[in-house]
Amino acid sequence: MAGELSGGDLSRLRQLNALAVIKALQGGPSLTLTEVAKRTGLSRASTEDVVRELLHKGWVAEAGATAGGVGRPARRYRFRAEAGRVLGIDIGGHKIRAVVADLDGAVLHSARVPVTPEMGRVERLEAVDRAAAECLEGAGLSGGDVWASGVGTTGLVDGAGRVMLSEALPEWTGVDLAAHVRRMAPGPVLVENDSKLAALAECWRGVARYAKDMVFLLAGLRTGAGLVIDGKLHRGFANASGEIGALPVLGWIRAQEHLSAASGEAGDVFAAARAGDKAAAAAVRRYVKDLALGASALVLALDPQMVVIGGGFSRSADVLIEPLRRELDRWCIRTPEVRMSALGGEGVVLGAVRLALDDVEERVLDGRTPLVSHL
Amino acid sequence: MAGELSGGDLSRLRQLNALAVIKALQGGPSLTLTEVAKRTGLSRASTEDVVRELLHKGWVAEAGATAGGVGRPARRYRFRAEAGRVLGIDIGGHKIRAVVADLDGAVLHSARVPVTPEMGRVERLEAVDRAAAECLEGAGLSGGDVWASGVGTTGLVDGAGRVMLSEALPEWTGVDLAAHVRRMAPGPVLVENDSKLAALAECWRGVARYAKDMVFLLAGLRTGAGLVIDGKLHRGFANASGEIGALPVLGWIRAQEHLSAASGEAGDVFAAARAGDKAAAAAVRRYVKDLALGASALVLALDPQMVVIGGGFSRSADVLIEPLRRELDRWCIRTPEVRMSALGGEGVVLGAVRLALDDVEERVLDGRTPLVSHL
DNA sequence: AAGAAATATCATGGAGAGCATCATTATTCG
DNA sequence: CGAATAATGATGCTCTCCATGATATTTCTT
Repeated sequence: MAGELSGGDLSRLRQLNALAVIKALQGGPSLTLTEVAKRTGLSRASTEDVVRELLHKGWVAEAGATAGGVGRPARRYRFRAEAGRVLGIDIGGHKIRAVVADLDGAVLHSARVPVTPEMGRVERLEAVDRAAAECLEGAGLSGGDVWASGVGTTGLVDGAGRVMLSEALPEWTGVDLAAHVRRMAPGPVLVENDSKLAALAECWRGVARYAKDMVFLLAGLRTGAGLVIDGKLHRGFANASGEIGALPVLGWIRAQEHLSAASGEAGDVFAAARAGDKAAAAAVRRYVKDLALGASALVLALDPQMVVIGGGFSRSADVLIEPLRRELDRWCIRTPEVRMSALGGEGVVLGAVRLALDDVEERVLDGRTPLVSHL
Repeated sequence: MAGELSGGDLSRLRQLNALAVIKALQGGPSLTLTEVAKRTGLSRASTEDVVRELLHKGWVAEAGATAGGVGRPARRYRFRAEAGRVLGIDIGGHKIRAVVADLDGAVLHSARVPVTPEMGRVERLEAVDRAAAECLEGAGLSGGDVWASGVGTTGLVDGAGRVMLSEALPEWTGVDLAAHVRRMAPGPVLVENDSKLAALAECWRGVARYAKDMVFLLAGLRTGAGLVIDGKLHRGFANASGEIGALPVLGWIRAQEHLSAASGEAGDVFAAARAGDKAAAAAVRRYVKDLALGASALVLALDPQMVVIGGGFSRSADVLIEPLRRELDRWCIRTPEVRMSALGGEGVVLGAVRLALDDVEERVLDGRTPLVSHL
């Protein structure tokens, strides 16, 4: 009804300041009150007030004092990352990966269940359940302890967590993943396309940590993209952003074929090219040309600060990155920094964790906090 | 030093609420205190307090009471759009257009000076001066009265307001537009590429008013694009977003040639096609095919809610829009709504006004308000 | 025309949040 | 052991918002 024009109550101010304190404490080492005050811009007195409240509510804990230094030693406080847990799941063609993480995003336990692309829907969902269950058990949790879950999957995902279209896994189209995962972990479940999550992960923990605008390229058996714009994951109106591969002239459809034509297994081609095999080198060259065409379209459209290459082929950085840079140079007005992902196979699942954490943080900010004094 | 984690002082809360009140009043008709209170979510008492302060500072004025209705008639308040002025300038190849607008963005006076693409740098800058001067004079203002200026120009613009590269106007490359305009209007000067500004205008006053993600296509003698993502103009890392035309396979480079090959003047081709000329119709078809290729790349990359066509050719909507829709359908996963701009030649200059107003609003929000009681 | 009803404005007091200031406390240094 | 240093705790002030009730101004009803 009222368009929520911001502003509001005094308690809102306290919420904002409490969140600022949490942000100051999160991730980093334990801090003294004076340090927190300096970082948040609050006065020392107010900081003390806020921290006391957060302490009471269980968001913050006292950490051991550090010796040394003159004067009365300060109490140190840290974010209680262990106050809550989130679940991250990556559903791929060949493996299901699940992790439990704390509120800092530190992985507490992880599980991995191999699957095959040919598996049917039911079988695959069972594998998801197994991975998640193993992971929760390993961390000593039940589903109810999970504050939010993030799920990454191939294919287009709608806003409600249903898979709308998956080319790689035909049986997968139409699965209501959110509903399925919610049966195990009753909290909010956020489902997202895997390329998008990998992009998110790179901006959080990967090589794009300080980039506000970034294009992530999934280079592997499938080719895809994820976009981070202005520090936020860009989904698009129907969650179909980054699907530049659908345009034939941009080459992503045929890109992978160059490699499989040269050899049975894609990975082998890179090895052969590295070893000096002429035919393999030519195949890689053709692959990179096609990959770069679509990438250039994205770069020209968005002018990002950085392009990050992930996916299975990112292991072959040595034969990929330089040719790719050259090809981008050929088409782009300003060639952005090109870097290889260092997250390996963990990118998607980390992005899923980040997605879940974003949801938690948003709810904290709105005051709809699930936490009521855990002490 | 401190990373500004938000939150802060009590006065900040007041600022937020004052801004909410201003937003509630802006644009719309005059409101009573109770109505403002309802819209902002504040209590009536606080609203009264805030409005009194804004009244004193000159942001708000009392409007005539409306008769009718039972009970004591309420005082009505309105946003004092006349409290400040902004200047908007559109520097095109064939015309310079300048407008003075109030804080609501209502155009108070406008001026138009014809130029030619062949004109040299000095001559063109003189024309800019003339347009701006005429406009200011017509509105009875001096440059010092202008709170901020927005300038739109062809070519790439750097962050400081210098033209970095203009293909259409070779002499234009390297001009420091911000510095030049500042000599006349000493306030902040924001310079931006014209396609981007046209996009901004469409989201503000045009057909994309309710779209958060939008792609604007400049279809005319030049072909270009402007992107609005998440309600904000997307500039890119080096202000070079939307330059998808640089990729030859996407056809924007050759798009216009189909038309000029068919006839001397581009406008005539559309007329001829409309009249049933086979050759002209074929030329238009080829043009639309090329235009749609680049547009599809943008749509697939971003998945916007809407595509808006502007520029000179948008007058020929009847022969353009349906074929374009069909072509987009051919390539896109989800074809967005396609609409023609209704702003005509005013798009860029309106976008320039919006740019200036954004700057003003940002400064208001930060409390660095230039206004100190104008009563 | 007088009272009732409706609606707006004005005034008072209270609660929450933040801040400045100063006394107190716990350390280390000399 | 005293001086210097730095954190903590307590007090009182101001600012902002809000609830409540008194007062003012208008229309409607009888």
